[in-house]
Amino acid sequence: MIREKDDGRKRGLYSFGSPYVTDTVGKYQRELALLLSESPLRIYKSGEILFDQGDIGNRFYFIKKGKVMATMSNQHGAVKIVAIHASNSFIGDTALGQHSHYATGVTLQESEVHVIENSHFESCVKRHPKVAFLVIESLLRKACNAALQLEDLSLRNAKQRVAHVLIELSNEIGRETDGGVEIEEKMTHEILAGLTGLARPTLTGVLNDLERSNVIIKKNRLIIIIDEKKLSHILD
DNA sequence: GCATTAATATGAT
DNA sequence: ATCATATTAATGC
Repeated sequence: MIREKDDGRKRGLYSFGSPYVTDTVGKYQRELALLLSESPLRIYKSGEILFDQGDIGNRFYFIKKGKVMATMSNQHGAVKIVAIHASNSFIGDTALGQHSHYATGVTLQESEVHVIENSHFESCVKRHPKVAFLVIESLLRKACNAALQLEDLSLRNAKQRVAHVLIELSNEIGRETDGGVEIEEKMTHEILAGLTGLARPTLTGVLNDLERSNVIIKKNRLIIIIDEKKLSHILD
């Protein structure tokens, strides 16, 4: 079986993005200001729903402060977390046009969110075409996130999924310390299980296993990666 | 190998 | 003290 490409890079380690999204604005700060100028800011309490899976979207959202997750669930109450969006990212934008939302948007904490009407977005783009690129950037992130998770869910086992999400999190919100790379957000096992599509006890078991083999250290709800090599090795 | 369920333990407020 | 979260064990697919 072919494991490496001609240039030696590993397969399956495409690394644009993570299910934890911190910022997709980048160089489009001016365009963001134009888009938000007529988009009211709303405060949502923790656990509030911005939009529901299946609803037709007439508006999308920009998270100024706080956290909003996208979840998919079935009739039996099983829940998959598609992504967690932090400050400076859009959510609900995949329903632009006449499409319905493929996920539900729920706040994880009290959040300040700009509500952007699709009609406003369209007229804004007509006046300032570059505004489209701002949103395209966000949509790209979602496309890549979906592809990465497709790979995880179809091709990887529990341990590999956990290793992968830890690598993604360390790329997105990791901080180098003397002890290793610390993931700078507290994550409950429930959230990590939701992100990896695993049952919570399974997730707990894998994390404990990784700690026993000196790959990570757990501190209340923080995770420090002390052996990045071993962690990425789990994926090959 | 992993999900589900339940029982128990630990931690946060 | 109470509620949320984490761990561990038992069982089944």
